[in-house]
Amino acid sequence: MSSLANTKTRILDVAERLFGDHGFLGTSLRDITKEANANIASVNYHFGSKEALLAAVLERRLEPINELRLAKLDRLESQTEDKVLSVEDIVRAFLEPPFAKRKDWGAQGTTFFRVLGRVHGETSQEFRETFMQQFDVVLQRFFTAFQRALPNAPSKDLAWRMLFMTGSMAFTMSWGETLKQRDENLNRDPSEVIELLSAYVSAGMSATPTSQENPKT
Amino acid sequence: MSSLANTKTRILDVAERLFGDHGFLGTSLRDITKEANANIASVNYHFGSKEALLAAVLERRLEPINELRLAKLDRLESQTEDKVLSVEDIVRAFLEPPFAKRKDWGAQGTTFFRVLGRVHGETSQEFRETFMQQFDVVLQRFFTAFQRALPNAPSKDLAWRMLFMTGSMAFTMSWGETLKQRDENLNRDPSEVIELLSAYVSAGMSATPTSQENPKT
DNA sequence: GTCTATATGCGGATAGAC
DNA sequence: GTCTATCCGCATATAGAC
Repeated sequence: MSSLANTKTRILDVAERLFGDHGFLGTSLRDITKEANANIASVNYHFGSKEALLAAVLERRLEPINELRLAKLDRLESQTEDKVLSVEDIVRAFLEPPFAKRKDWGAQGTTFFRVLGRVHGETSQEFRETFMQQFDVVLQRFFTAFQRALPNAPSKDLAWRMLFMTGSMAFTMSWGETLKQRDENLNRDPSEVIELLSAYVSAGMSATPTSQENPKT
Repeated sequence: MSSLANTKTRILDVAERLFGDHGFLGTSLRDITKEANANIASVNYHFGSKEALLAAVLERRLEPINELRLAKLDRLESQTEDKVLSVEDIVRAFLEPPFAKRKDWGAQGTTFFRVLGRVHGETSQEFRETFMQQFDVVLQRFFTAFQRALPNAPSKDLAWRMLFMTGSMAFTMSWGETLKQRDENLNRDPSEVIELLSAYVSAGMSATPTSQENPKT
């Protein structure tokens, strides 16, 4: 439990929850330290600043997710001779890790994805630059895998489709919980949702290219 | 130009831009009134509160977008006998209006969509409830249209796919501009993007259902 | 409708004792 | 590592003159 962990971890846990519920700017260090039973000065002692605390909250969860994505892709590619995978395998290697980790992490995991959905709106341009660098390696690896799987799709199509894929996933993770309460049809088990999402994204990624072009430009 | 319009409109324009650039909580009324050449007290005089100002910013753009969506759907349905449309027609009726309006509105329009992407993270639960009610009629009409076009897809599949569709669109509109600067492949004209997005979403919406079920449950 | 002045409170960060 | 006390600035909102 949170209350038994050390101060640094308690701050991380509480910050994650409050950032998820009220946003980064909507949460004060006083709110966080009060709930974490920590002193107001401890955030600066342990993390340096409020923004650095947010970075720590993000990194703690994103690192294992991206590691798992790359591990799955490595494993799939090692099982083939030419590294040509099916679109659905690639899509699942990208989409399943966040869902799997969220399940591992329980309620804290659910909150984390609401934090993620808010990064764009509430942080400085420099912060977002640093933040996105965490994804550069992952996106590059998956881009290459998609290029091999869809040799007839122009690079620009693939790049945009990866953005659409990320959007479907991110929106699902940040709005999904909120919207479940408004629509009976959305009230499903997470294991069903990942199936629905994988089917949708795989079909979208495999759509007929909008134009013909050498994919290796 | 903004500088020639009346105070109320100038405040709306500046608020839209600053909310888009720095977020709702990251923008102060002082920032807004300073740039709009208006007095700090004028926001409360014209709108009542900061949150009411945000609501006005959102409504000014969302109303014509949703009106256009419904008009396109009406028009398509009036051209058929049984109101059964193609998936791509429905998808385009949903996706094209925001892109078309953004084009009409120029730079102000581009900013607006960044505001939209931030609503979830920076407002109260009650505010979001009211906000989402603006979409209830639209989503219900499009849901019915998709049910007719895809009679074999279970209702739960369609509801989630509409969420995925909205996610692809919302993510594209809020992150697209930022990411264009980081990846050459993403640097495309908006008219190309809507084509790429429509193709992707249409394929996703038409994906093979994950299970068989009576769609009219 | 627009202005100045002000009420009132919360924000992040830090100094320095323990 | 943790605490108290405090610095200093900015926030929204409003009262009341013009």
